[in-house]
Amino acid sequence: MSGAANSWQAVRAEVLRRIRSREWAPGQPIPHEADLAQELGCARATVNRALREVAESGLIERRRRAGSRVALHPVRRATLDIPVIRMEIETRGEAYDFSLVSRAEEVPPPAIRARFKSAPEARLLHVVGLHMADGKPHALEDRWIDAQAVPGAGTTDFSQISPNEWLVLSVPFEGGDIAFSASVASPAEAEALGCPAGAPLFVTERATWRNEKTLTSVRLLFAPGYRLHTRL
Amino acid sequence: MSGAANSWQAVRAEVLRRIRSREWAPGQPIPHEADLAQELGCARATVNRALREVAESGLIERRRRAGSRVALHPVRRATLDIPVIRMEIETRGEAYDFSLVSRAEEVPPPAIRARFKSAPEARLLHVVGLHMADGKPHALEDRWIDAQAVPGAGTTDFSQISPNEWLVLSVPFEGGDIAFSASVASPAEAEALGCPAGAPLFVTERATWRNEKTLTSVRLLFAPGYRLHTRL
DNA sequence: CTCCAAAATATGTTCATACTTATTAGCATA
DNA sequence: TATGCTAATAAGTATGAACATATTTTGGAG
Repeated sequence: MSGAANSWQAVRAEVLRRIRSREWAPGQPIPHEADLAQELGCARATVNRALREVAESGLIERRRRAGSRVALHPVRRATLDIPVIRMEIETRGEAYDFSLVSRAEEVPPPAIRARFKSAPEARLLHVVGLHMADGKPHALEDRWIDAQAVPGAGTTDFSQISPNEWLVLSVPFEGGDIAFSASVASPAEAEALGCPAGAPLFVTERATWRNEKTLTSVRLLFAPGYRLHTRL
Repeated sequence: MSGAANSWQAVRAEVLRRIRSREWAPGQPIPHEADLAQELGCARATVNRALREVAESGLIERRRRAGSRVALHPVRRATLDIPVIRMEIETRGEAYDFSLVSRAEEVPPPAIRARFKSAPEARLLHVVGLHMADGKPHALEDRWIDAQAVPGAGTTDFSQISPNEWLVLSVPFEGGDIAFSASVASPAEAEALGCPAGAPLFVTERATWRNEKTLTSVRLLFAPGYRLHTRL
């Protein structure tokens, strides 16, 4: 027999083995927790823990009363770590620096206004800055902040600390969304990032909210060559 | 519901509240599981479950004997769903189609050979194809497969099923890595994707392995406008 | 036969308890 | 002072039992 030990990891390993070996085929139901527990010689709670982990990875689907079944179209799930930019750079052993490009209260363009659901003439704090690694441009940060909803934002000048880091440290938030895409450098962006106009830029756009209200929205343009990497 | 005072969700919510309110400040240790259990009137296992979830989200760090502490530099963790391309398109209600561009056994370029750790003269299966949504180009797939390590790959012609889907359905794998970046369309890529040369393309590069051996390596070029989106 | 309520059932959760393991701190030794 | 052993400790895990909850099945009423 394969899974002799009765740890939940061993149960998970055995479950994965059976799925990979097609002993349990895609779309088919797998034995009930109680049966598996008896077969593998452990408690149902142990099987439950193992199956919960497998379900989180997307390989099986579980429903009360209906039981568990091997997912028909396995969705791989990857977890991305999104660190504060300064940490990301310093972890690579490079020197971090941030320079503020502009900071102003402005009436946002329609796309941003829609995201904040703010009034047509309402002003938001608009901060642009450049993150640098070893003196070279790393990422251009273009951020809008609802100063009303973020206490202290209006009185921070962001020349000593990037809004990226200040917000992470100061503003508790409940949720957010993030999108990744590709763009080409406009002349102005190329100038700031020190790359040719038309160069491919990796873009992340993020919004974070609390109490149904958007607190801040940011667009990060990464200098050419940037790669976001993870295991799965 | 998650409202029950002594549910693990309630414990998690309380823990998150204390972190957000700075009652537990970044870098500081939080009470032991046993103490929290007593204070919140639940079992230690319940607290353990809650803290494990919070730790997975990156907000606290846990170490045996040392206890748990609020993370000093909170790393946001986002989970990305990476579906089979056909499913992704059909879920949006669009018609999926795949067309094979080329399929051949070739000696791979050095970058690919390094990834497969294959011998200098060794040949790999090279498959290029185009995924389409509602008749329009969606993504260009450029894939290398170790036909020796993937049974059946050599005899599948991939004109009826994309290598993307075939591999997901047929090949059990243990792990992989994935990277996201930006690129600009070369003339050939622009031709295939029906976009102007120089257009920004979102790129994913993935490798999957089993038993320390790389099974397949793929580069997906997404047509301009593609966005990868998730909650956090 | 259709529709709705009740029973059955598999997963989900909580609990008390016991044991395991990694890590630290303190102490003794070289 | 540096090093290695040992004990203390907090998280990690396992268990059986009980109850909760969602969902399907069944069976009865109309």
